[in-house]
Amino acid sequence: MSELSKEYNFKQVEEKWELNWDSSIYYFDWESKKPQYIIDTPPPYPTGNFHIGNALNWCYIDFAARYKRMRGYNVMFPQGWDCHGLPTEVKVEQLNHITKNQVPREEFRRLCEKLTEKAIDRFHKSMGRLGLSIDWSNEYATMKPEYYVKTQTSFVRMYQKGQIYREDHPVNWCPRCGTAIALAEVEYDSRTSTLNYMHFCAEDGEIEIATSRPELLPACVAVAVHPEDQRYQKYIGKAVQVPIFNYSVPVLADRAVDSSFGSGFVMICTFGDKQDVRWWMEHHLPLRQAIDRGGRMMPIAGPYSGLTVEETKEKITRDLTEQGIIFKQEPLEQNVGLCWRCKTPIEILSEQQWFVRIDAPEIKKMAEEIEWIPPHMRVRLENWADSMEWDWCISRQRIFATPIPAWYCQNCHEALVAEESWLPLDPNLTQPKKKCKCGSSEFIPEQDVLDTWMDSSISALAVAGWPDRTDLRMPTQLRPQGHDIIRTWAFYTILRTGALEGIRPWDTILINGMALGEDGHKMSKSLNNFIRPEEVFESNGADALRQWAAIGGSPGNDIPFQWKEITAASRFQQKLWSIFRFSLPLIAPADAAAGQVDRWLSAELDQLITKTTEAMDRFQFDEALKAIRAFAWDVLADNYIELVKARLYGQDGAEKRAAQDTLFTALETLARLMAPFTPFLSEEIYHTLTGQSVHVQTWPVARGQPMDRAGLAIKEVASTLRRYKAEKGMALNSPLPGIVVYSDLDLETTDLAGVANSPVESRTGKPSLEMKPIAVKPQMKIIGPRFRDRSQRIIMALMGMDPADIARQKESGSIAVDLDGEILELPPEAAEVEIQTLSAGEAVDILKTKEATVLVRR
RNA sequence: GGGCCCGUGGUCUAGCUGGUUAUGACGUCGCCUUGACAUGGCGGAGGUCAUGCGUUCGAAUCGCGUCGGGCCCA
Repeated sequence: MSELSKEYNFKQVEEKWELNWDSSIYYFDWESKKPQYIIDTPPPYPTGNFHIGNALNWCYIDFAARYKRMRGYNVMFPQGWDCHGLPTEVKVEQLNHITKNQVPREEFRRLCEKLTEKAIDRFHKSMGRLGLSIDWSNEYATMKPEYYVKTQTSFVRMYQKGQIYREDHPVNWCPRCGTAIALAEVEYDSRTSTLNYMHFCAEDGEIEIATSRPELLPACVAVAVHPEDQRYQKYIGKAVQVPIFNYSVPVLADRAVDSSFGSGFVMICTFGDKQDVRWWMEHHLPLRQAIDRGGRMMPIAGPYSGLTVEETKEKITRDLTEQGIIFKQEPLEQNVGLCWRCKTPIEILSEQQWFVRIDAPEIKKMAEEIEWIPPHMRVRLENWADSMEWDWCISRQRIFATPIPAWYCQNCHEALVAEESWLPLDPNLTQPKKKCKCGSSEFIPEQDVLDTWMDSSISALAVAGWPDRTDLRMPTQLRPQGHDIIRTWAFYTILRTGALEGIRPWDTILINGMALGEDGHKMSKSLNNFIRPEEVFESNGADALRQWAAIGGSPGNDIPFQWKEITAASRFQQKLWSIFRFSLPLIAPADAAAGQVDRWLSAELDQLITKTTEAMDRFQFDEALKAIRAFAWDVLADNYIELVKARLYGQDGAEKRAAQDTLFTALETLARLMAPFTPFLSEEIYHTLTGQSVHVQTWPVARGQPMDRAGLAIKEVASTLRRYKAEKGMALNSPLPGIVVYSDLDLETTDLAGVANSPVESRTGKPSLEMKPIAVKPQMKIIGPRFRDRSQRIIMALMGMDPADIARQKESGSIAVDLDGEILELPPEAAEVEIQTLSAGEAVDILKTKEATVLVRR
């Protein structure tokens, strides 16, 4: 009757469903009356391939999306693409053997778009194969005008509100990329450099300055000491001469100077590091810019003008040493700021740039309104907010990005920011539709573009219908993302949503860990621990990979990729398939009175539903899937099915139909519970059973079946008998001469007789055997809270008493304990008594379970 | 240097609003060809829960310190 293959053919099943599924069932319904559940999916950067880390992240999202959908929410699981960025520009240059300045801006942009579209296609393929329930009706790409008009609108609105401004300000600058970068784009690496000690001439004598950057000598605007440094009191407020360049600078006192570092004298330049910027602002020092945008020395550097920073460092060090100005050198361990894209040491330059104002307290306040999973991740955001030293620089000197909709008047140099109705636009292709305040209509377009995070930090707003919909669906419900981008994406999104709409972007943020390689290190090609999702699709299938994502660890922790978890997942799928294959010809929904064992299974199923639901609500996917596996394997397969086989194979009748119905319900429910985790296998099972798709079904609800103690007792007797046979070296189906089960629960015998393949007699009461109490087990949970510091002595006393005596006292309702003359009354549950049952000369073996005593004839 | 996280049988991992036999997976050993499944069944071995001190009647779980690892930042 059954046409099912013996082995679960994951490939055939998964490819079939991927092809046949109607993806419109995942569309968000803007008109729906159901409660909304909008997910602010991270728009990935479409370059390279969809990797295991993406897979982990997207599995979490899909588990949540599918679960919420089944729970009756109107779910939006959108997919965006964060297209803009330098890596694509670099790739385009490499592939076409050009540099971006050799072709017109528009042409270069088109090449980038084409490359990005190809990458998006690759991602589509992997995501489809992974079985993600993405709502493709809500797809967006930040490089398209439909999206970047939103970015530009957000820019204009924030500018009008004074939250964006343009200013001459120190910025982190990558000389190689030729662009400003944000604080978040700076990474640090420890390097060994040289600390140079040099003489500066003062009015009365010489002072010693220690610096690791002698090439910044022409940018020196002051020197500083600690106000309490006894050595140098007399110099404070005086002037000293900068060697070679021969101009004088003041000696300042500042508590931030570390007297123990170098000579205790520090040179302040514009700008060597962030501390220089702080001093420069605090003491209102002049600006002496010595390094240009390309990392070369400017005319102010005199003889070194035109040289690179490195060349200058070398040459000036030699010159200073020859002139005896540098008199000592020592190695110095220091951390250098690098461009996170190209690892070039960054410089701090003063530039006219656009900035977004950062209101750290406001961001922290909003972060508190959001539920963080796990909660401690919020601290990372707060620490980051507290460490912001200047505003967010959003100008980038690139091409493939959202254009800044602004021009500068040729006459009065005033900036003119576009009006909202003009958008989208590229100022390089469009002229303003009005004149400058000064009356001029001659404009120079802004060539700088926006930081990519300006695009992606409005993702929550964009998917919620901003700015066009009158019914803006904010806040969204869920932001899933990795902990590595809390300081960027999460931070900026909270900032921008707050600035634009005064609201938190999401109700909940679910932080996932990184996917690690099998060796426990971050997955990377260079470490050779790199696994592509496609490898797993081929070898074990998407459902297996999804199970790994769910069960590899609890959300928030880093999850190592483990082939053994993939194997375990496949085995579970095979097990379930075997259960299904066995059941299919034997089951059917029916209305028949359930037996004890059926009721027990129903109660177990109820408990599973409750537990899984509760775990899913907390995003504890590992707990949920573990519970499902344990039920399917241990409860259903190893116990229930074994118990009811006799009925299923037997004569038609109420008993048989009850088992058929119970098994049907169990399978149907399991398929629904597993649908978020293993959408393919669940669909195959559910669809075969009912002819419908599991993915439009509701989440199971517990039916309120109380635990059937008799059924549970039967299951325990059955597994005890199984163990008994195994220990005797008997085959599990070999018959025993006779079994008598004693229990107060009046146990049914059909299933036991079937599973044991032996005659079974059920009796109430206790067998006439010797029952000997042999040990006392004090129950700490009862004793501890009640007797506190006397617990230890009570335990000792209980252990010292006769178990038989305690058993008798338990019967009478309380246990009296003698504590050195003081008599304490304990409740009967304060101690358990272990009973050994002896067969008084009879030819039987005795097996004890919690609720029954089993006599097996030998 | 700071913040956050982690350290659990051979490997990975759960538990961590304190309650005494510590979860699961993989591996390992022994037995079992039972009519869904040998990708199975039964059973076993294997852990001072990094470490020290403390709080407590009681600590894997709470506090402090130490050692080791990771992430983020300076």
